[in-house]
Amino acid sequence: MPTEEPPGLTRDAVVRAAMRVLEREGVDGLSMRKVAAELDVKAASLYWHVRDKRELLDLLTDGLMADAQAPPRRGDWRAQFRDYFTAYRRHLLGRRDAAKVMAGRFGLGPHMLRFTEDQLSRLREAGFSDADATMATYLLGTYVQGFVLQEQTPLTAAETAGVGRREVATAIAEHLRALPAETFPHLVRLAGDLTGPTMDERFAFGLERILDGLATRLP
Amino acid sequence: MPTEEPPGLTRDAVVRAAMRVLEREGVDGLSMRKVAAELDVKAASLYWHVRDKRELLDLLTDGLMADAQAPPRRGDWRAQFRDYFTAYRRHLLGRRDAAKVMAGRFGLGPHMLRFTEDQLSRLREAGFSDADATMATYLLGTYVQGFVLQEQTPLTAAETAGVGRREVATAIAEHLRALPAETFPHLVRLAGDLTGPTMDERFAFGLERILDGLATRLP
DNA sequence: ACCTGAACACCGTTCAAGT
DNA sequence: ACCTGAACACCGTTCAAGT
Repeated sequence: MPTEEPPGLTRDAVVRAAMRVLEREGVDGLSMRKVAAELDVKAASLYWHVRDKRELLDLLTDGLMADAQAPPRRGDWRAQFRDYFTAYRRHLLGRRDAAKVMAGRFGLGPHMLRFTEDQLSRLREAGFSDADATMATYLLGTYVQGFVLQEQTPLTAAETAGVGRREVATAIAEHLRALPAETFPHLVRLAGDLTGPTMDERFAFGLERILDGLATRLP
Repeated sequence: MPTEEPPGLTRDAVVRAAMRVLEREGVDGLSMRKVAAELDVKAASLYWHVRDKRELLDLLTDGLMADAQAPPRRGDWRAQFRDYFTAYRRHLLGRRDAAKVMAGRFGLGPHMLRFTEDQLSRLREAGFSDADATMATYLLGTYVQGFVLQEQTPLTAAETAGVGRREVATAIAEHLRALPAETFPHLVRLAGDLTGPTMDERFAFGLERILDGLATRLP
């Protein structure tokens, strides 16, 4: 059921249609032809509003950030950034293949800029130098995007086929335990520790380490 | 000039052909048909040796790690891990689109396992707990992969068209400085700091922060 | 100014058929 | 056991032509 736009196509309508196709079919199913169909239009028409698919994905990247919310400014900087990036991860997890779409795209769209501005303001307020504040936003952004990219990609073909993450993890643990103990003593012994932690726990561990590391840069 | 294999195709020969195509054409140019052509064979033949393209990419991921070298065990744990992941980044940067191929793939191939085993051994030796050692390998691996993914992806269409990274960065700085200062005071003021640092500097900053963070977990 | 028809040069994958 | 021919159902993009 295509959503009709009053006059004809607009750049914005194309992006919103792309977001609907993404949610329905995933990145791999996101084609110019399907976006066009979503708007009751032929694929060639899109090229009047958008240079090519890459540009559409750039716009989509920013569109995915449109309704992201920065958490309230309460508590010390550390609590704030814990909340901030935990919410960012949740936001990305909430839209299908978001990390894969955004992967390696530098955020220069208005919504992403709004976020970066807000982060910089909080980091400066916390006492970080100009140079460190800019480095910190890059580091934290890279971490969350990289992490969610791993998280949103199925571990194995089995997971794609619908097997639950927990089951896949136990299968991997079995696999590790079955390795030759002479060459892989740690993998065999730590199979449980390697596959046990949830993604929430892994994310929290990494985030806390980065915050610890940033803390050392404060006077 | 296809490299001939004595009997016929082998799984391994397919993977090595894929690596050559990857180096020559990049991920976007890596098709089953081209890999087949590289071996003087038709695309359908590949499916006898490999389930589908996804499996080929899984094998390719591990193949990309085949000649990665772990640096010597000299100095304290911190110096070792600095070397380790600096070398890992360089390794990935050395093969075209490596991070994009590996993105979100869990490393379960033999070469990747060899690396993880070595890391775990060093982390345990340094005094980290079993649980922290496994978390640390995941964190560091995620960081480097995520970082290089950003690094290997062109910032803008201009960069794809051949404009140098430095020039693109200055263009972005201009763009940021031209933003409305009322809504984006920090982006305007810190435009230079945001776009100035090299990728080497950014990587080192993040790595040091993570190592700082890990250090807090030692007794 | 904006959209379409038709084409070009590709894809991944399947499967009956060959050797 | 291994490879091919031929087809199916797709792609992104271009461009002359229509309105």
